[in-house]
Amino acid sequence: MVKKRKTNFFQAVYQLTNQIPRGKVSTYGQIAGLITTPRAARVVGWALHQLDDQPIPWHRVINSRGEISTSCETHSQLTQKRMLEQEGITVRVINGVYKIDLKKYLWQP
DNA sequence: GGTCTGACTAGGT
DNA sequence: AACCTAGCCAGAC
Repeated sequence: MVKKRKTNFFQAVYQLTNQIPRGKVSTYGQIAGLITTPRAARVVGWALHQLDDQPIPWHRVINSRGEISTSCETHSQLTQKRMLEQEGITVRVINGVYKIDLKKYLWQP
């Protein structure tokens, strides 16, 4: 269940991200939409960026184009790609950009 | 309270 | 398909 909170938007993001099943991916806009409005996609991205070592499958969250937008050093795009493939998700590499077939792997709650 | 920022999006070029 | 621009939301200062 989705819990709307006027504050602690982050908590909702973490909670939803945890609900993404293995082998599926979601987008920032989708998660934002489940909490408040799809327009808050930026906040979702920001929330996930703030993650440290929390047990959250942040790697299953990508942008609407099905690409990995991570710019984190500790958890690089390569790391994210590996984790996705580990879950059975096919990641195509095009010009150094990791792309995922959203139509096939998008999580639909 | 006003201002800035961002792991975003949609639309146009 | 790739690149650029403007718009949006919530939190940090």
